[in-house]
Amino acid sequence: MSRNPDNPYSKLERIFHEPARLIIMSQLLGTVDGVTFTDLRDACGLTDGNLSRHLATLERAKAIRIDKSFAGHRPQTTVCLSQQGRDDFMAYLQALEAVLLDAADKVAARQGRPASLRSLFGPRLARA
Amino acid sequence: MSRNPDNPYSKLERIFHEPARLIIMSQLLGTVDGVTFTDLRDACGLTDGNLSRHLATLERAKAIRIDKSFAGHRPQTTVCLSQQGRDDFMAYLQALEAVLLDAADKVAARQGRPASLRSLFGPRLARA
DNA sequence: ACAAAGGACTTTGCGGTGCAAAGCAAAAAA
DNA sequence: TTTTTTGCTTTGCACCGCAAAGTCCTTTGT
Repeated sequence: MSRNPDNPYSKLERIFHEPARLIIMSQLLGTVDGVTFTDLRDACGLTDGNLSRHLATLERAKAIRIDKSFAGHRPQTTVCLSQQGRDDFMAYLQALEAVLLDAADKVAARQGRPASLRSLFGPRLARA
Repeated sequence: MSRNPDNPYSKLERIFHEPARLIIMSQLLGTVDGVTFTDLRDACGLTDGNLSRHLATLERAKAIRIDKSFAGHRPQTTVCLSQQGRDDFMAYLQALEAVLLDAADKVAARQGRPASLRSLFGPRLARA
C-alpha cells in the first residue's frame, strides 16, 4: 500500500473502514437532526462501551458532533453528522464502490465476458 | 455488532476487510494459475514484509494456497486463490455491496428522492 | 426513608494486528 | 572474494476493537 499510494484502495480511510463505524456512519447518513446514544446503539446492534469508544474516535476525527443535554432529569447524548463528516464519508463510499467495480472487472475478465456489476452481484442493482 | 448479528455489516469478514488483503484478493481474483510473490507485491504496491504477513494470514484462513518452487536456482513463491477463498471473497464482496446500497438508500431517503446508486456515486455504474 | 434496580454512559484490560525495519540465505555482480 | 541484489521471513511496537467492569444518577419498591 505504501509504494503506489494512488490506487483506489489507499483512499479507504481507516476511520470509516471499521465495520462498527461503517454502520454508525450509515445510520447517521439518514438523519438530519442527529440520533440519541441509545437509539444509535440499538439501531447498530452495538454494546454501550463499543459505541462510546467509536463515537469518541469519530468525534476526534471531526466526523460527528456530540451534544450532551438532558431529557427530563436523565442525561441524553445526541450524535450528529458534521458537514465534513458527511463529505468525507461520501468520499469513502465512492472509494469503496471503486474497489467493488475493480473486483467485478477482474472476475468478468477472467470469465471472458464484459464487466457487469449486475450479473456479478445479483439483481439488486436493477433498482438503481 | 454483537446484539443483532443478522445485519449486512456483520457479514464483513475481517479476514478480507483489510485494505491490503482486499487488494491482494482482488488481484488474485483475475488470475487462473496464481501470481508470483514479487509480481503480487508490485501489483499491490506492498512492501515485502507486509505481503508476507498478509499472505500467511490468508493461507491460515485457507483462502489461498502458497506453492514454493524454484525458477532456475532462485526460490519462487506462487500464490493461488483456493476455491473456498474465491467463494468466500465473493460473498464478502456481496456484503460490501449491500452496505453500499444501504448507505445509498439512506442518502436518497434524506433527500426525499428514490434510491439510486447511479446518481449517488456517479456515472460509472452506467457500464453495468 | 432506605435499599435495590435500572438507565446512560465511560473507563479499563487485553488479545490481536498492521506496519516498518531488521534479518537471513542464496545468487549475481564487481 | 567482497559487495550488492533478490526473495523472502521475523521481530517489535504501537495502535485498536472488544467485552467487562465501573461510575453516577434516577426510579422503583417496601
